[in-house]
Amino acid sequence: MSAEGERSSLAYEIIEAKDHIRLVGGEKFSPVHTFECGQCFRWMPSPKGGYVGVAGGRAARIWSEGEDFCISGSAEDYEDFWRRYLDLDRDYGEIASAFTDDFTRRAVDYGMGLRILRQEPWEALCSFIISQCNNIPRIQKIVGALCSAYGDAIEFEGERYMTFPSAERIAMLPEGGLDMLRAGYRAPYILSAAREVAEGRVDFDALDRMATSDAEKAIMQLNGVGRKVADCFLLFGLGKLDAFPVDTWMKKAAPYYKGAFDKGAFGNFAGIAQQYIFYFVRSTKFEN
DNA sequence: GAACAGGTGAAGT
DNA sequence: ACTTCACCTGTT
Repeated sequence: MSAEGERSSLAYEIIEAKDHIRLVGGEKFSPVHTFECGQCFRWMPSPKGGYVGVAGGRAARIWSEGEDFCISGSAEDYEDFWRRYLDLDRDYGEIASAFTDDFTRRAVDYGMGLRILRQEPWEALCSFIISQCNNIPRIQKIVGALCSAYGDAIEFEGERYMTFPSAERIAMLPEGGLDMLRAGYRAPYILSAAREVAEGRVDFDALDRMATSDAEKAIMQLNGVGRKVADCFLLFGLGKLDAFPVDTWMKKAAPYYKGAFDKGAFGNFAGIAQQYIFYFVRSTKFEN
């Protein structure tokens, strides 16, 4: 394994079909666990099977077929975007083998096939500002309304989808431009964050180059962005896999970790451990 | 109606 | 450094 936790032997065999590709062999990828584990808010189950989502200004459908999985579009679309977005070059088995305590191993077994999506920085920041003290259905509703109002329409499989609006688009809104979201006290946080990004005072490329703890301090300067939202942004928006968000769900698991988490004990991929634990706690009756 | 939901920030010990 | 509370809104 290289320093990045990647290994070329993981590569999937790509079988091209008319309107999709099938990825065979390699490490398990679970659409359900990846899209339902709570890291994203815009991938929805499709009546045609699998999940449909929009990222990078394009849409896709991703579904399981036996041990394999499929992604709509061409092999070129995959190489250009989805391969990186889905984090398919990383050896999760190797990384998870370092999580040796009993509770984390149960969580890893439960979430097998989950990947940390490489979401766009602004979408992640904005989405997790909205998430604070909110429940999943309402987060999805507000994020969806934001995209419907200010995103760009794209067509996919004969249906209309909306992209996530840019920070620049939101920054130009007049006062009250977000009222229809019913986002409550989060609305001014969204507006001010959008302005900071649009006017260059928050520079995602610069944050990406910084050490995680420094980037965390920097993004926490934004109004309405505390430690938890900052850590979600770093993990899901910048791919800083050592970021370790702790929320109310994670706190439920704290008794299994001597009462408090030591993120250092999980090493450079603490964020991956976090996501397994979060998903396990949120989705199961884990206590026994 | 009260309590709560994937927090934050300010003000109080 | 730790605790408490208000903050919008929708749901139970």
